[in-house]
Amino acid sequence: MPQSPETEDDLPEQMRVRREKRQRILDAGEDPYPVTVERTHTIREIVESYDAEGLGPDHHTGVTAAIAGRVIFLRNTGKLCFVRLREGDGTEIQAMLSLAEVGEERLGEFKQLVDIGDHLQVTGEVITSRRGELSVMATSWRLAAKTVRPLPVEHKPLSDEARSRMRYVDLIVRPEARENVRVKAAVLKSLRATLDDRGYIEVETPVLQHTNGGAAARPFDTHVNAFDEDALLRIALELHLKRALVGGIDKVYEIGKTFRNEGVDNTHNPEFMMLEAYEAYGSYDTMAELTRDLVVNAARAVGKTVVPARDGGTIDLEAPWRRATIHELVAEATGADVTPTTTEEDLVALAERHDVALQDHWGAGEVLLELFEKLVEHTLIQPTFVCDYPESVRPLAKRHRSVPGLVEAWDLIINGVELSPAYSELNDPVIQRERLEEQARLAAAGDPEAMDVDEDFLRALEFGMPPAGGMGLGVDRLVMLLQGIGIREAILFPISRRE
RNA sequence: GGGCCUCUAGCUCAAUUGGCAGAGCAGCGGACUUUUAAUCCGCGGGUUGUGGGUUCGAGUCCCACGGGGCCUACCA
Repeated sequence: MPQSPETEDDLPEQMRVRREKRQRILDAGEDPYPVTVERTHTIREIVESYDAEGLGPDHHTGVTAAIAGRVIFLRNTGKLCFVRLREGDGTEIQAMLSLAEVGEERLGEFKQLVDIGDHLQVTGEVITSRRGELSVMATSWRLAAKTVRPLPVEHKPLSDEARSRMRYVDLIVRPEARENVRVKAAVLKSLRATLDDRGYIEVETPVLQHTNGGAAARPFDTHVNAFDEDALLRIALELHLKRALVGGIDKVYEIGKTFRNEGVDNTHNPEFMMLEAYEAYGSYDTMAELTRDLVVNAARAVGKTVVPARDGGTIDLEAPWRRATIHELVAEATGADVTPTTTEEDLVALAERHDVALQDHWGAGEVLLELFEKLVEHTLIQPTFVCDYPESVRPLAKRHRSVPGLVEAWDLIINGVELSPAYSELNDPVIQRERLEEQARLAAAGDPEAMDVDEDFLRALEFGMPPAGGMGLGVDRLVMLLQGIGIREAILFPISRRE
C-alpha cells in the first residue's frame, strides 16, 4: 500500500535504505536519474544474435555492447558479481562485473548502491560465462534509474488486490501480466485488420451524450461546464454509428470505451472496450460471417484457436458454430414446447416450474429472455448464435423477414458468456420512434436502464438510413476468452475503490 | 442489497485454549571470481486495516467503520 510518511524516519526500513543510496549517488556527483544512458543494443538484439550453446562456455565474441534493463536478480559475491537485466518485452540477459574489469572502487560501489529493481546500464564485451550463459562482461556500469521501493518476492504470487491495484508491479513480476497486455494489443490490431480488409472505415464518436441509448444500461452522469448542461457518458456506440450510415459511410466501425454504471464482478467493469460495426445492405446474416471472422482471426493472431472452457473441456473456435433460435434453446433446456406463438401465460407457468423469478411488468418477450438467461446461457460453451428475439426485448432491431413478432437479432454466446450481439438494424423512423417512446415510458416509470428518445437520432433516420446489419463485440471479453482470464486481468487498470 | 471469509514485516504467509509476534524471500554487516530462488556467519525490521469495548493480559473475544475476496441477488 502506498504511504505518505511525514518524515524520512517514518519510512519502512528498506525504502529508507534505498533513499539513502540515492542520496549517496547524488553526493558522489552522479545522477541517479540521468536523462539518458548509452545503449548500443537492445537486450533482445544481443540474445537473438548469439547462440550461447553453439559458442560453448568461456567464449569471447570481441563485440562490445552497451545495454540497459531492470535488475531482476542480483548476486554480489566477492570479486565477481552477477546481475540479470530484463527489458520491457521480457528479454533477459546476464551481466557480470568483475574486480579485474571494473576495478575495486566501482565494484564496491556497485555492491553498495545497486538494488534489485533498479534500471542499470552496463557496457562490456558479449561473452559466454564459464557455465555457458550468454553474458555481458562489464567494463563499466551506471544507474539508469534508481528504484526506491522494494520489489515483491518474485517467486510468490502477488495477492489479487495488489495485482490489479498496482498493475505496474504485477507487470514487473509476472510474465502472464505482460503477456495479457500484448495479447490485447494483438487482438485490437487483428480486429482492425479484419475490418479494414473488408473496406470498413474507422471513426470516432462522442463519449459525452445528451441521451441514454443504444443499449439497456445505467449511464454515468457528468456535466458540461461550457454549456452548464448535464451530460451522460455513452453506454454504446450504436446511435452515432447509425448517423454515420445515414451520411453514407456505408461500412463503418468504432473501437472505444463505453461506460455502464452497474455492477462490478468477474465479467463486468464499468468502463470497457467495445467494437461496433455497421454495414449498409448487410443483415444479421452478413454480421454473423463478419463476427466469426473477427473472432477466428483474432484467435489466430495470438495463436489461441483452441481455448479452455469453463466446464473443463476445450473450445475449438475454428470448428463450425451453432445457430439456433432462442425459442428452440429454451424448448431444448426445459423440454417444453416453446415457439414464437407460446402465450405469456404458458411462459410464466414454465418459469414457475423452473424457479425462475419474474417481474410483474414483464411481457412474454421479457419472460422468454429471462428463461434463456437463467436456464440456457451459461450452458452454451461452444460458440452459438442465439437468434430471433421477441420484438420487445430488442428495440433497435428490425422485424423478422418471415416470423411475426420477432426481430432479426442474435447474440453470440461462447463459454457461457455473451460475447457479441447483432441485428438487422431497424431503419423505419416511425417504428423506431414508437419503440423509443415505449422505452421512454419505461424510463418514466422508473426503469433506470431504459433508453431516452434521441430526437437527433430519429431526425437522422428520417433522412433515410439504408438497410444494414450491425454488430457489437466486447473486446475485453474476447481477450478473457482467448487467455482464460477474468476481466480484472483482461483490463490493464481495472476499476477499484479509492484507497 | 443479503450471507460467509479475509486484512500480521517491503512481499508471501505462520502464531495451539486469550499468555514474550515468527518464518522464507527481500534488507543491513562480513566471507566467497561462475552465481541461477547460491551458500555460510552475524544483525536489524511490526501502531497485527482503523476506532472503541471486555480482560490482570487481545493478532486471537465483542461492537462499529474501512479495504479485499467468494456465494447470492441485481445488471445483458
